Amino acid sequence: MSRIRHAGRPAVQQPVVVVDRGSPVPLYFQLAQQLEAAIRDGVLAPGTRLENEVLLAHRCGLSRPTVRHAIQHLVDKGLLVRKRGVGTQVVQAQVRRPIELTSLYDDLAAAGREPRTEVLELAPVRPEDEVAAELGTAPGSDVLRLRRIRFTGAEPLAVLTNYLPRDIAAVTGDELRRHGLYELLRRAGVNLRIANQTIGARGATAAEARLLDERRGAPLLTMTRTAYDDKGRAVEYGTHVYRASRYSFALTLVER
Amino acid sequence: MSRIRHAGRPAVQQPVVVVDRGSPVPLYFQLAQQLEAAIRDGVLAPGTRLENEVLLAHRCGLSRPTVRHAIQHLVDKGLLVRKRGVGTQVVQAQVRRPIELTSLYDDLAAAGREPRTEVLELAPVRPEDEVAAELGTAPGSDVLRLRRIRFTGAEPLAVLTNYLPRDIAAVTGDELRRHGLYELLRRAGVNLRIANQTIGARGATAAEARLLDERRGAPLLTMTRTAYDDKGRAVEYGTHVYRASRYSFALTLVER
DNA sequence: TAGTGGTCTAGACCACTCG
DNA sequence: GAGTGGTCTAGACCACTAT
Repeated sequence: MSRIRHAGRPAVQQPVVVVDRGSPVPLYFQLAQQLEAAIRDGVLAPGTRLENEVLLAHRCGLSRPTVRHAIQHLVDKGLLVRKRGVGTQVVQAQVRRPIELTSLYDDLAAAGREPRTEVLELAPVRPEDEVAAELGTAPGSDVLRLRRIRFTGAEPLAVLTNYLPRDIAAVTGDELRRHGLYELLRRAGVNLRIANQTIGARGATAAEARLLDERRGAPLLTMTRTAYDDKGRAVEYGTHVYRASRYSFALTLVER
Repeated sequence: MSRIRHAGRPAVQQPVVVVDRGSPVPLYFQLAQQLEAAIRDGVLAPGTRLENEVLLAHRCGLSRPTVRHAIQHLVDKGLLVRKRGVGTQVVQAQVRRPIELTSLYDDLAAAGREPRTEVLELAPVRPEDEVAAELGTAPGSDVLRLRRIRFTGAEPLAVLTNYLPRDIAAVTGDELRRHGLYELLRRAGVNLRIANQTIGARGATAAEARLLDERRGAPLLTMTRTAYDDKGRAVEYGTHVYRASRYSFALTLVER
């Protein structure tokens, strides 16, 4: 006797999972990594239904809470979808990497687009009121202002203006040419945790047009960001303008 | 004898928490709601340190995993920051509501900005290849095209173009004038789960300029989105263009 | 060294979905 | 009614941080 396969009920797939209890990597994370790899490699095709949590736990030699932790991790990432009374499925959608707390430099480098940086300014200045308010610096105190142009190959891509409290980190022009700002902050022991961003658009000013090889009034994508570290201090405020013809933001939203 | 307050070590605050075990609301969620309310009301000021998890669990009459679940929920929302060996603090940053799987209509209504909708088109069409590919519809089959202008008060704000598979939902022009598309989909039993978005900018075409009361070439903010339901089906594809002078996207990033 | 969050277990009962 | 995920408990041990 063969079992009837119900229509519309996707097949249950059982990828091989092996956890290493001697590893310093948490068990839930090992499981999540292996499931994610199976999904990205197509072993678990979109729409595939996973085993239920109890069975999966037993087969992996893990407790159910640990398995749930792993699955929740992938649900948060947008790779799996759970429904009570139904089961867990691999999503159909191709998931993009969400906007993260990485700098443009890191993003470009990761995409293999050879970022290059030209430093226009690196000097302490008396901040405008808006900047001082965002950074929460004492009245009358200076902040570090940083203006850069970011290129990919020979093409200018963006003008980046950033402000840092002076006690956060000492950065040099040479370092800025070779690394992203966020990487330099991390090396200086700054743990970024939260950032508020606003994304908008406007026409290029004459100065921006000159720097970006565009016409005055050309549409630019703007991003303004204030970033905070793990102690809640504001550690960076910046305004970036991107050539709309060369750049856009991609993100994946997951309903919680 | 008074205790020494260590410099840089924020005070520990203990808000009153009462959970109702008879409520259908999960205990972890009740706790999270009360902590969130205390934070938003200023009872728990930015930078305040929470009690440790074991004490908080004991004081609330809950187990530690349940308390952890509540705290993790608020960490994910960007309201709290945890650090091993240190503790849990209220973030300094003012947290914005992130971009969610809500429609522009819902967003404007929530902000009290009186959205109004004009329906330009609501008809089945043979989709372009790109649209058919995003929606995964069968070759040769029609999809519903939907074009609307969204106003706040008397000001045009955005032109919205959306495509729906024809079997997803039956929407009428009258419903579209009074509700957001996503609300109508939810009412039709569609559970939105994941969306891929791209945000960019470009200059207005002549037709867009006329509809939006802007000049040709004026900077517009663009958002293209494909949304998927809880079964992984693509249920909506849309391109929205916003007047950059009147609209921007605000979001909060949380490092995981 | 003391205190914190991070991980993990082995159960239990409940709510929801579907045939 | 059978199967699924959602919630919850009462512990345990570990890794990291600060002093």
